[in-house]
Amino acid sequence: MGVGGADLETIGQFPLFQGLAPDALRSLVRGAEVRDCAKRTVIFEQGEPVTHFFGVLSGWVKLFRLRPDGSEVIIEVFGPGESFAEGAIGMPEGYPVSGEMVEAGRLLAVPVADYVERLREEPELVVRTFASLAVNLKRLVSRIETGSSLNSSQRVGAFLLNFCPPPKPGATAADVRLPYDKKLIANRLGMKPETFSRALANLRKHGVTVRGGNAHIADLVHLRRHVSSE
Amino acid sequence: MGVGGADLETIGQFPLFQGLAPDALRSLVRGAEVRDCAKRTVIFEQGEPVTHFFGVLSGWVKLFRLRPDGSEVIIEVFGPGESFAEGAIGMPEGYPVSGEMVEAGRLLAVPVADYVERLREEPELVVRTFASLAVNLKRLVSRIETGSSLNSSQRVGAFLLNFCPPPKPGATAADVRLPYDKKLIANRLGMKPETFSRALANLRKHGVTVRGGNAHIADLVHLRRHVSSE
DNA sequence: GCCGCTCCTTGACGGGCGTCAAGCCGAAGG
DNA sequence: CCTTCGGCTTGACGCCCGTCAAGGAGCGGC
Repeated sequence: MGVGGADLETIGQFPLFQGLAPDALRSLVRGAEVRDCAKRTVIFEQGEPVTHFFGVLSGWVKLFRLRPDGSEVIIEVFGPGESFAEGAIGMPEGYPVSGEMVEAGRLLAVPVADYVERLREEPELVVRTFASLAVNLKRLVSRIETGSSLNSSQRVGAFLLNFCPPPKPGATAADVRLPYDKKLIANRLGMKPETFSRALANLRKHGVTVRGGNAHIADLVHLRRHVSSE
Repeated sequence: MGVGGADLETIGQFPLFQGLAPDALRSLVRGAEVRDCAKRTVIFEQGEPVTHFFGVLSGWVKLFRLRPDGSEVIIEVFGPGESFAEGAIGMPEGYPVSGEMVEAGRLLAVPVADYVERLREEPELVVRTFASLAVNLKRLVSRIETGSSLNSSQRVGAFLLNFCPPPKPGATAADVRLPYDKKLIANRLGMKPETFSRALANLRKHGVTVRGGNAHIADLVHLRRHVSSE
């Protein structure tokens, strides 16, 4: 229980908590805890009662649904600075997805019971929470759109572009570090690993080269054009 | 401006407002208005500043994204008793989708500025709003899952089952009225009209018959089995 | 260094769905 | 009653992607 000072500073940078008065922030994390999680740690399982929501201090988390046949459908993957499962506040039936670490890291776990209390007292927190929910909502919408209107190589291209650190104005090329397994990326993009591999091979025609976990985009404009239509 | 008594009663039944104190409800709708909307009325457009969110008193609304090539991707369709675009509260960049009537009806339009004020004063309303957001969030999640793991005839089957009025215990068959154009259903399910048509034809093997806008499911269990695996 | 492992890539093949095109059917209107 | 029109259905065909299977490529262990 309790949160150390170094973590506290990081937490203050979260979009969810940014601009919150220091006192508010402190009272907020009083009931929260920071967890060290190894790869493959299960965070919560689909259907479990909702006790916490989370912020990612480091590492990567996947949210997924388990199909009757045992296969997983990745709904979303979250990394440092992002929060997830705030949307589960207000789901009496439990988490709609399962959550699991895909790269070891540290999580901030915020008990929802406490949090709802804070919401009563801090209207500003309500606003921030809505904003954070909105971000995740938009990601889902965008996922639905791309998933049903782009082919595999366009989806991979869009994924790479999303991961580019905000390109310096004037920069024409970029390097992207793939943050986790290609198999996971494939699933996240709604395709099989083989298809993902072929999509990458296909993107070579558009100036994308991959070695190990590092991708190089030679021409951002070219890739963007390929992604956003034909 | 202002909301009539008959509508007020309907509005009190909304999941979003259910169980709210009558006073709270009245003050809530004070700034709201009821709009009569013809088919194809544009409710808001992608990117417009967020001024209202909505409840459906009658009729049907589609939310969709416009692709660069002019095609539409249906994100969700809402009908009587449902509310939509609450999630856009907290999106300073504007609505992430466009909204349009697909069947004429009446909408409750709630100004978000007022609403955020009410949220400050009514902690109960905060909770209810979270719950309502949670419902729409789960629909998106479920859409992503089915969209990326079921084939067309399974998706159509799932759609029909979703539309069955809660089957009386013991009932083995059911009738479903298709609430809007088949073309729209097809898009909503992420497929082309031709594929939808073929999927329906395919479902005849599983006891589903369609005449005009009415579908008959001869054996609910059989259909459910077909949907949830193979 | 050699083995075994896992992850990734590449090939061959088949099926599902999109595309193009024609035909059907019910509704509206003269 | 006949015509026209739009929405729906059905057929033919091709492509994209999933499946199955066989290699690399990197890596840790002995």
